[in-house]
Amino acid sequence: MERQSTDIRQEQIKQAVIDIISTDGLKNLSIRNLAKRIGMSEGSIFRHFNSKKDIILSIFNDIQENFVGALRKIAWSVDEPPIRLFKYLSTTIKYHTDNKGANMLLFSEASYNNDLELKNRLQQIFHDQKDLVSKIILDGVNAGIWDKNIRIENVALIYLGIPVAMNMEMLLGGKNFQFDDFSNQMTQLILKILQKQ
Amino acid sequence: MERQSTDIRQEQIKQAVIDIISTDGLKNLSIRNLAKRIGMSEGSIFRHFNSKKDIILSIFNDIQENFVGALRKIAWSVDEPPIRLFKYLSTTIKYHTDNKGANMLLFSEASYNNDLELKNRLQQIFHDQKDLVSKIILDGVNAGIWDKNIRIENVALIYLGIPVAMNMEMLLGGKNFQFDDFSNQMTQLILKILQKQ
DNA sequence: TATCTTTGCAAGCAATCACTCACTTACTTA
DNA sequence: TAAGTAAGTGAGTGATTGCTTGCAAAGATA
Repeated sequence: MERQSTDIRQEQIKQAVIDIISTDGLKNLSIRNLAKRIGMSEGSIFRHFNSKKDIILSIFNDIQENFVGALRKIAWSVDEPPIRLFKYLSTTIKYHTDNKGANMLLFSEASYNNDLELKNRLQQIFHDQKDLVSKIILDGVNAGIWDKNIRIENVALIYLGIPVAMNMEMLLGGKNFQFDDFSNQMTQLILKILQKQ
Repeated sequence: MERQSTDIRQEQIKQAVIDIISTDGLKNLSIRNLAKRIGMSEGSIFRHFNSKKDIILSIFNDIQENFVGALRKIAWSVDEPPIRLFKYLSTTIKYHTDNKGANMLLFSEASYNNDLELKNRLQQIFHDQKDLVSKIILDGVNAGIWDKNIRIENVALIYLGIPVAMNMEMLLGGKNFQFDDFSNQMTQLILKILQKQ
């Protein structure tokens, strides 16, 4: 196989991980299969990553930068809180449907190996998502739009449960969601929780 | 090791599976470790189950009978719908906190192996939970207590997301929930979604 | 051109996996 | 008591795992 820079190979390897997970399942995510899918030797994989775990960690970093980064932009934008809430949920749902639940399976990978570093990294990703949606809610409460008596952490947990439950349905049942309709309906339900009594 | 009937051994083996999962993680759930934990030989495990997969399937059956069975009783009881909703959620949350998220990890096991039979069995368990909570909601709507314009399937998905998100927090962060408080607060939020406008 | 670094490869490593097999031993039943 | 069956054992199976190693060759730098 022709020579390529580590940068390019790292991207290829990470893409192959996502491909294998979503087509063949986590069980088939071995270095051997990874090398076969890309068309390079097993030894070469370790030229570009020190270990299998490092590959997963690098993917977690991508998720943090791209996905959580996009959510952060929405949460800190100047839109009205209800608009931000809708965009936030839409972005989340679109992200998960686009990835066909593969990112959710990385949660399985982390808990499968019971690795502290992987789990901490994943926890941070979930924590950031909750934190950012909490900021939107708090802005709405402070603006006098939403009920100031609700407990924001509870609403944030309910919010987080939506994409997670959706992912489980996709993984188990192959169900596909119409993400624009679905985002709208879910936003309405969250808005109802937030409305003043 | 002294002789025991298959019935007793099967229970021991299934209990050891839950133990290993919650203490050492899925990765260490091997027949070797299973045999070691019980104090019997590897070969003996296969006297009582035909395969490792059969052990997991048997645990799924237990969950269906015990946990989902308890939920079914609540959903079909004569209590008022709001009371049933609270009992339903409480039972769910207590079940998951008692099991320390181990049952949630069986979801990881099923998706890890990408096995159709395991996934179908798990899907049925989740489907039944949604179905039963949908029944409670429908009863409340028909009784004129709750908003007849809400889409029940959406509320059911949000409901399902609560224990799932809670489990993830427990698994990743070791966070422990005060289940009676938590059940109460979550029920209030769901009730707010259901209330008439 | 000469040197040095980076990339790639094939073979092989020890460890682990689910599971089998031949055989022994305990219990039940005729 | 004799025969049949159920439960336990431990060595062994081939397959797979993540990863290493020695060496060749391509590219970059001097």
